[in-house]
Amino acid sequence: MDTDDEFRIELPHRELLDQILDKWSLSVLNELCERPCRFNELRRAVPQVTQKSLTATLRRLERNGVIEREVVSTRPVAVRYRITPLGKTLRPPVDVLLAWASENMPAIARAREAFDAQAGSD
Amino acid sequence: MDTDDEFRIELPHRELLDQILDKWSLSVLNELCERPCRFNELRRAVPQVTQKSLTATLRRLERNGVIEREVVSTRPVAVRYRITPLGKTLRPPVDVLLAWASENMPAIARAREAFDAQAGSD
DNA sequence: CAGGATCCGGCATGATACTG
DNA sequence: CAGTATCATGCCGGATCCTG
Repeated sequence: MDTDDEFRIELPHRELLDQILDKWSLSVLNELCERPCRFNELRRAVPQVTQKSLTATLRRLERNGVIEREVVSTRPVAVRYRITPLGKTLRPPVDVLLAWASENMPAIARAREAFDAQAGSD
Repeated sequence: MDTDDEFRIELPHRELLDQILDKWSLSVLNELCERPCRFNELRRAVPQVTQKSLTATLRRLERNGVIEREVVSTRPVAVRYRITPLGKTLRPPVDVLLAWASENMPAIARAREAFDAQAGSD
């Protein structure tokens, strides 16, 4: 029973996951889930991210509606990022995934060692 | 132990997610969840992936223990990939995530439109 | 059939300098 | 403080050719 008539242009979720689960998004969302943050607060919270990448990440997350950007017109200007209701709903699925990662980290580590050992003895 | 150290080397899960949730992994895992596949079967199932990327993806997934590679020494040689028990445990978390994606796709689409419209009026 | 090896282009990422 | 602009680059992914 071959149903090869199904058009499969790669999962539509793929693009979405790329936007929300990319390199720095989880760290940023993790911070913003606890409290609203300013730009440089986030930089300090995630020291490895460069300013450029952080800007890109924030823009992307904002565009997808999971975080909000609020500009406070004080003297030098202040920007506060906070998570949106939509962004909060992202937490449980991500936690499930991270739970899986934590739980299976040892098994995966073992698998890697076995694989690398076998590859090395070749 | 001081807390001022920059010991905060990004989430340990980050690297794991990169390996398992990368561009083609979900499509491949999705196929292998249904049935074991040979190399070119997978190529047909995921037409967009190149041979190189597919090889890399399979290697990576195999190294992390979520799929298995079985070489059948027939004449031209046959290789069968199948999902492992560990790989099967990955399904629920991924499904939860994809469910979230499906459920919130409309909201995200709206957020994007709003964002783009505002950006366009600049 | 199932890959390995190689070349190459694009984009993501990083470092640096500058601005409102 | 919160970015933008620019340049350099590294790596991913695609295309092509070759092998057991």
